[in-house]
Amino acid sequence: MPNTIPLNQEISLSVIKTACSNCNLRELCLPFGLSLEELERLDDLISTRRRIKRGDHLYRAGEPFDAIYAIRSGFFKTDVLLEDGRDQVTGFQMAGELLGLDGISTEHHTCNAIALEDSEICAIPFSRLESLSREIHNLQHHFHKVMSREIVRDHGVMMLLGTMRAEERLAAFLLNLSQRFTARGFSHAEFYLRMTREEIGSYLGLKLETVSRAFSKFQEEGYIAVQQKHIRILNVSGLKALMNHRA
Amino acid sequence: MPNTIPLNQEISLSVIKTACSNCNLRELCLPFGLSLEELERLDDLISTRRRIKRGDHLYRAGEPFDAIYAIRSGFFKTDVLLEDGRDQVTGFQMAGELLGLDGISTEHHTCNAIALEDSEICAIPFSRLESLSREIHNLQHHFHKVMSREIVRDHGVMMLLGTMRAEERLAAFLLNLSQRFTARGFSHAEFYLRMTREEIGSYLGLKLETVSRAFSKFQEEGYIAVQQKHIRILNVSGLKALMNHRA
DNA sequence: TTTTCCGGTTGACATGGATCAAGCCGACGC
DNA sequence: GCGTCGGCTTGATCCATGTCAACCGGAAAA
Repeated sequence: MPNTIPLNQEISLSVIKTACSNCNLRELCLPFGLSLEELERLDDLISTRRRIKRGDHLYRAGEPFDAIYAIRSGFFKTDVLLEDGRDQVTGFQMAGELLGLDGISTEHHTCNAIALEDSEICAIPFSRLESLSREIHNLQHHFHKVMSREIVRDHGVMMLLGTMRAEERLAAFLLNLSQRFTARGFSHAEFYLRMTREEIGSYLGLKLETVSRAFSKFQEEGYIAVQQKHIRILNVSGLKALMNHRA
Repeated sequence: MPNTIPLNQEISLSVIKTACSNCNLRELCLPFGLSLEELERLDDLISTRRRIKRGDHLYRAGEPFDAIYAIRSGFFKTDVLLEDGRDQVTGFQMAGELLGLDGISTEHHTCNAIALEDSEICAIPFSRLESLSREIHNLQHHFHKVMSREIVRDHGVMMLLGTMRAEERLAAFLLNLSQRFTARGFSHAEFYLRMTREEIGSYLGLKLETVSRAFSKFQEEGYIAVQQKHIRILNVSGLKALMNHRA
């Protein structure tokens, strides 16, 4: 299991009580750049840690918003539904990333967040986060950066959906996953996909058959080895070249 | 000229000095929900008003970020460029909307902002906005809402690019423009497009010919009347129906 | 062990939109 | 007034991806 976050083995009171200050994701997640003392104040704010089983919703579109969620372990997707039944996966989120930022705008969630494997999240009451970030400049600034990063990420997806062809999209997707796994200390070259071909397709604006064919093509070309959801990347620069090739 | 923001005729010192407190966009823009006193503090923060001529850049991808911009009058597009020359319009912005939020994340702008007509913007130094929003809760909260709204908007575009067909995309685009013009007190049924068919196409992930054909089709069906960039919407529900029709 | 089912792969064919190409129209310079 | 040019429209053809369908294989249920 190359990409399962190793949970703390020694379950002690202190582990349960303190949230951020000894979380191994603190360099990726909201606490980034905070001092020890600031970190402890953030700890107080994390009201709940909650387990979400694979397939369960963390929240649904339309529900009132009052907290954002940090993923402590596991893997999620977010999707948006149209009345006519069409849906679009808007993102895949992994440990250290935040969920629920879309809800701030209307005070209701605007998408569904669904666990793709058994996961654990930290709920961060939003009004308390706002109060605390009025006091801790670093927290305020970092939170703004996280929101902005989400906007930039979305622009990347728009670029992908608007101008790239099928194989470029899948290559970009794999490279992005690889890079995010690397940032979490996992192999950049070998990982398990948590989502189905259909979910990948929905995210990339493609049908599952097209995704499947692109995987096969990449394998033929020797860029990757695919075995169901187990992916090994054999030729990173090959994938990268594929993306920039087309004029 | 149905959609030109009427500028204050009496150019007086006070008009030049005070920015937000007598701006007719204050209900749309950043000052939303602030008290008179808070508004005056926000005024102090607006360092510059600047005119941008049609075709000029407000900022370019890669430039250091230090301010966000509120559009006082005019019309902009933002776009992202890939190394291989492909580009994607990521949005069209009109009076009362904010530009530059993408730059917070890396402290560099990640897209280009270009005026599509002679425009006027208010520069809001970001670090000062952060300070002030530590003091004015309403400002902090509203700013968070604005960022979140941008994320939600981007999800809408992803939906559009990922699951809709050409005519649905254009219908969604026209209805969105119409709704935004309405919010600014203009006719919801009649407006001038500030962008070319090519720019619309780039935004919608289509080629300009496809956009043009879709316009013609809508006209044939009696949904709209098109005359170059002058659009009249004749049948709103027809356009709406077009969007939800397909399973 | 056998059956069922779900996710995935692969093939044959259909089609929406891209591409290529010609021509139109209004704005602008000469 | 005339030529040029950019933005737009329209037609003919092409092709990437969608659609439909068959089949496979592993996992869970029987």
